[in-house]
Amino acid sequence: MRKPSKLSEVAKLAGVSPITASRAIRGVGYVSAAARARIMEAAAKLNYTPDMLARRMRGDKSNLIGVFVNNYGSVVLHEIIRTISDHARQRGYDLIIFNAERFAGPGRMATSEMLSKLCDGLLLVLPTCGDQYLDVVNECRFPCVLMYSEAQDMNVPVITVENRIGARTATAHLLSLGHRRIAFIAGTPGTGQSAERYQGYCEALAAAGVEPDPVLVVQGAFNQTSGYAATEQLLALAQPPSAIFAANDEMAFGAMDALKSRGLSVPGDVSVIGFDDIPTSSYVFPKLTTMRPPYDAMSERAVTEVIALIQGAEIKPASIRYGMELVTRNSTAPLART
Amino acid sequence: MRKPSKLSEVAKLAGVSPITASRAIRGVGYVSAAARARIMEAAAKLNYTPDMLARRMRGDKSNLIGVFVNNYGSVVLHEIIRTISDHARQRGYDLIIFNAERFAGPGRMATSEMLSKLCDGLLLVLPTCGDQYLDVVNECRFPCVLMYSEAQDMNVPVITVENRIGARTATAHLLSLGHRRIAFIAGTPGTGQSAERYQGYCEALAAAGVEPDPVLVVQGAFNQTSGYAATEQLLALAQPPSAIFAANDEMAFGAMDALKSRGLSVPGDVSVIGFDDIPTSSYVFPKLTTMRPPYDAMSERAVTEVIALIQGAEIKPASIRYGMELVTRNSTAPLART
DNA sequence: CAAGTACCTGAATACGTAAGAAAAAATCAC
DNA sequence: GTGATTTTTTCTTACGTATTCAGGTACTTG
Repeated sequence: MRKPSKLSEVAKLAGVSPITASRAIRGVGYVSAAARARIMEAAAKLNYTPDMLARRMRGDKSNLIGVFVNNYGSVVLHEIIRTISDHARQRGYDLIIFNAERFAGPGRMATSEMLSKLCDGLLLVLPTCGDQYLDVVNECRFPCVLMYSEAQDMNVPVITVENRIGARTATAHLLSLGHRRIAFIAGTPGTGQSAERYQGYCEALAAAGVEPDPVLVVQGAFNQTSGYAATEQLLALAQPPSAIFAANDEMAFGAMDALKSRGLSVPGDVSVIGFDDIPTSSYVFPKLTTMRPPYDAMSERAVTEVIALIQGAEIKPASIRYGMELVTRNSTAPLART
Repeated sequence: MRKPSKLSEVAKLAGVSPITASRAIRGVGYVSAAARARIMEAAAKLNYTPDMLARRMRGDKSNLIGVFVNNYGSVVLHEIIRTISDHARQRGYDLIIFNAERFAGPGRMATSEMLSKLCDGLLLVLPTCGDQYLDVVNECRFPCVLMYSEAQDMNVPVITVENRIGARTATAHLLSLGHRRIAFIAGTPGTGQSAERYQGYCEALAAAGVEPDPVLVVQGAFNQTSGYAATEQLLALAQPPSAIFAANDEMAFGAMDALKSRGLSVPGDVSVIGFDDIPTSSYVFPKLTTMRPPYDAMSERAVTEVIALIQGAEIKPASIRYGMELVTRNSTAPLART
């Protein structure tokens, strides 16, 4: 049980050449019944398992899809990865998840190079990511699919949500409730996701004829604490907002915390809407109104795309965008007439 | 940019042998300044990166720690993996996460064999797992650390929480609030975690002189829907409980849902306590009282242990158990006098 | 019986890297 | 100028597997 036994040992014990043993174990090609029996017995006795590394080095398939993420801290990833995992498994692939905020050399991503050596294909899930990886992805001669990114002009399929339209829907929801002073808590600067959501917010205001007020737009960083800080900033204004649109749910939680700690009621005094519909959102109090991406459908599509590429399909770079659903819960209410 | 270039190509371009190129790139051994310069230039020109797979096959270190989980769906894993990732990175290791509910052959775990080929060490995080993997782990001649498991007599270090004592504390908390009819929602059958928590529940009742009532112990499966179903079962009793101890937080959420949908108030009518303190627990309404493991300290210890093993330390199988902290929030209250 | 066909096996080679040994070249002491 | 050291480079070998090709045996068929 100490060292893993190799094919040649099995072969020697069975009295055949390694090649014959290889064929017997893989069940391909011609092997006599007698030889096969001896080989299988020897393999069982030696507790043999094939070395995937050696196989992979020969260029064989590993039936592994790599998932590359750059910020494991974000909770959205959990549902994304879970659904990817389900669909991959259904198609006979296992998942390897790789989290890297660290770079090996200047501008190089050795980690991903290494993943590509190991996996048949790669899914890059970079929801809160700028463009630091994108050039590497574009140069990548390897089955690659980008998810939840707003990157333009990519050489690989990009599967993402209609951030702009979703943000417009969210803002329109608040407008339809009578709100006019609507704040926007932006996400991490430099991310396309945040920029697109801000765009949608602006468009909705414009469509409703509401003059945008720059002081109502504050910077966040896609996490809860930044949502809290941003909201405190908003509440310090001479004319605070009656509604807050946070660019993701975690910041919306922070916003609700800040409001409550100031003794304000949600949605009585201030309405709050989020973006992403992470599982926690249906548990917070009040339950968070938010925009929900079709996680399952997107993951299924991503897995389908990457497997197609693995199987040699032509790389047809395309931006595949999914619409979002407004999930109306209890954190938004009509503007109170004062 | 198409195919990754290999060392021999770099060497040829620089006019030296592959071995010399190898040394220059790794910065070890004797290489003349002139040769080094030519080699580095060639490497840059060809966009060369070393093939980790080939290195690893030679038995070199990969600076990778594998994390093996068997149910990615569980939310606890998120915080566990996040803290592991942080500590690993601090020590210069990257993480590869592998989720496998699937077995390759009968009783064999090819996936983990494959991980061991790739990684320097393995962290097995099996909180809601029975003993199906344990024999494999015990036979494993490889740096291995088991986390969140109640497995006994293992040949590897086991890092887990004081499930029994924690459950006793949780139950004692409810008792101290005056509750006597305390229900227990068990976790997935066959898991040591669930068994130990049940034990602690029983011990606390016994210590308080409360006669245990078998109908108050119902089966769950460590997820929300099973908590919901279990609670409905409890509410159908002639004498329903005044407090519920769920063996993890997700089941506690299900319990609170079930109670609310029956028009019962938490904690006014029924107190609920959970176990694990996942992030959502401080957001639900009412905020969940629960038992919190020291995730960060445990992850740090696990990483330290596995790195020690990687560096050749003697394998000292030990059960390292961490105490849990009672986090009192708003889902538990004194028994209402009727 | 020669020739064709199905069945079975093994040798050579390649994947990309690096340790250890050894050889070649330069430097130095006397 | 001979031998001893130091610096630099190369050769051989190994990691574990599988593909291609070629070399067999035995059985059918005209």
